[in-house]
Amino acid sequence: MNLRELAAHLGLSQTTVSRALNGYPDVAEATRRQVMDAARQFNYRPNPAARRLATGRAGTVAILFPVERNLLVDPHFFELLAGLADMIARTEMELSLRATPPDQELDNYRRLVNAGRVDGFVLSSPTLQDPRIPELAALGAPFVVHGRTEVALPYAYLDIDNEDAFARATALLLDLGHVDIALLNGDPALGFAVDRERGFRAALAERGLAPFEGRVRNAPMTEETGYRSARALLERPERPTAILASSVLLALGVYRAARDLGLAIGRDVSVIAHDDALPYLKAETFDPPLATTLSPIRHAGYRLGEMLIDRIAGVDPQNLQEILTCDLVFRASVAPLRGEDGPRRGPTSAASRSRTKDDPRSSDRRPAR
Amino acid sequence: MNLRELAAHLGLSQTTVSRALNGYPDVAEATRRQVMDAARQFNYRPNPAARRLATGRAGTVAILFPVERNLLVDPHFFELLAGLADMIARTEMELSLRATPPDQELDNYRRLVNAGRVDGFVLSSPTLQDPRIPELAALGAPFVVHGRTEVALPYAYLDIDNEDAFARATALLLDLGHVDIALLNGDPALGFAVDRERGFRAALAERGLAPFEGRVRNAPMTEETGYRSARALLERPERPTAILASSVLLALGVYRAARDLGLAIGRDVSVIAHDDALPYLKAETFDPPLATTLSPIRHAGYRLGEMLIDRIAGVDPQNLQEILTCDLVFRASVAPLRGEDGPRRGPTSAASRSRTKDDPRSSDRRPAR
DNA sequence: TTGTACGCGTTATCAA
DNA sequence: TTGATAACGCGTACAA
Repeated sequence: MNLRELAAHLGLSQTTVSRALNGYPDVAEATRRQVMDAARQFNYRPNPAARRLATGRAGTVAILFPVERNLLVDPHFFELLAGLADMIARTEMELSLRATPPDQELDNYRRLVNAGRVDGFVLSSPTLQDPRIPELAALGAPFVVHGRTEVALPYAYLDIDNEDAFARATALLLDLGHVDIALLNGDPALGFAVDRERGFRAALAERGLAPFEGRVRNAPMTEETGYRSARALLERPERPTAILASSVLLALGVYRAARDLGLAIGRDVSVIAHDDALPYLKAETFDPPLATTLSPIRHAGYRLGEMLIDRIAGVDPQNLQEILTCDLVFRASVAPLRGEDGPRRGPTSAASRSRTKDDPRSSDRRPAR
Repeated sequence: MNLRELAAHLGLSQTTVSRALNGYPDVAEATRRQVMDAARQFNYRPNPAARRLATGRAGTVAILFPVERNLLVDPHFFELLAGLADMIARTEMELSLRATPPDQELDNYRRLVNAGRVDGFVLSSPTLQDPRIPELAALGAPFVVHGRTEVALPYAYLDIDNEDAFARATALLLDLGHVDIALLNGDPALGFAVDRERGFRAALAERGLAPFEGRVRNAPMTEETGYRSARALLERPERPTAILASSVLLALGVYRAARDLGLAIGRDVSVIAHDDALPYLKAETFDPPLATTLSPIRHAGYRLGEMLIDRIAGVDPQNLQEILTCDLVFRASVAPLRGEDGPRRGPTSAASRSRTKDDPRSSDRRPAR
């Protein structure tokens, strides 16, 4: 069923039917009702290709992600994608997923815009001076950013308050008596990593403190790097008593390193991580449960879809800037600093989780390796 | 730059230019060369909307995934998606990602096909009698399946030899003396779970054995369910001495459960898992390193893209059926069954990884809880 | 081997 | 308030 057939059936011209369907003002209310009813009845859907040809709009939003062969694609990216796809599916738009070699990324944006194949983009994981932002702005293409950068342009973004979240997490640890706190952060080229470090340092500075030597580490956010970093930090006698991690995967590595070294999470070293709520790896099922700064990334994807559609509809980017506050979720991976009498250095049995119940195992401690 | 302008520039008709570009035979070689050169020079790209309108082909392949609010989307799905997107990006096609409420999934396939909006689909995670397969076959829409089902239709698929992989893994455990082996499997409605269980049982049957009571467990493949299942299995005195897990995430939960119970992976309980090679969670970095049946799922996504394009081009589905053999990767999570003299039941220190070096810790054993 | 002419289904312009 | 008509850019019978 196409427009011509629908118009013929109604005894109207295509023009009128088209206008009725698209909400133009200059059409009689009675006519509109007729048209709408018939369209619904025949389950009429405008042909997107024809519409695209006629309007020049693509009816498509895209998200590009750089891939190198066998290279890591951040699982957070996909979780964002799930929310975005969910949102876009509720509209008439399509979501086009495009992989690109990293060195051709800007080119691809340009091409897609110039060819009119895409109406708007979602940018994720912006770097501090992300070249995509001025590029797309210059091209006049609508876009929304997941995160913020230092680019001095009025662009639409959705971000979490990373600085505040990590400042609050740090303050919590300080309140519990911790002083030597480490930060396992992501790639320092990424905006969120900078913000988190800033929050971390700010909270320390507020009490006249600063990070100890070598306590801030940047690396890709995988279990493996979390392990390596934590291991390097914790195996020395003058180890930090608390660790902030930028992702739950990093924290997973921290837990493994602690076990390796016979340290009990919570008792010997407190851990707080940022939690993007990956559905298959939950902080609350860690052992012990992992304290987090929480902000579900899938919801961010959903909201970014809404914002992008607004942006495409012409909403001013200044009015599309949102910062979400993270919840700080306290769990057993965090505990007060143990007193001077406690074994500040001596690693203890890894089987410490039962200590709260019936088996303190204070006699179970062994000397460090 | 469009076709008309290009033709005008060359002093040719649009028809000739179009035919030259699209590889029609009836065009002079000299003309073709001219046209090709000019097209390259002006960086001419046919307008996809116009082409779609003229040909009826959409130039788009799609992958649908069911989402319910806050529901788990399998991380393996996304890893497959990464490979698929990578492949499709090398073609002129687009990849459309579509979220759908589970109860409208079939409807969505129908609509997309009937409206001519999609040229082909990749189906992932097929159930045993997957209704999508007969539906799409009836619609005449090209599709390829990641996995196999029991549907009696000649459809294109790419699968791994799950039965063989789990039979070999089981056989390895049997060779090492294990008899009481458990299987932590995925949703039993999914084909791969059935195949794996079949392989598991076959290998046992070959030695006149069968799984012990309650040793086969089905559940979603998350860390949490892996933990629960393993915990239930391992906390009883008559526990299995080896566990097969259908995913690395499940194995992660198994490791946690073992630690909880003071059991050493490898020594007290051997573990093998299937590894789809999620880049951010590597079996080789487990502690101890996790033995696996390995088959990178991203590569499967890539290959499925190639196959789908062939299928759309008209290749017979019978000629698009591939089964990949998994590698069996031996690592320290697997060890021979300990002799009768060993503490078959008594849990031991979790800090067992150093036992191979300088500290056997044979005196370190504690009674079970 | 090349060109003419039309159709794909829609929206936009203009006149009625 | 409605309708005829012309794009949009391409592919393809059919004619030359």
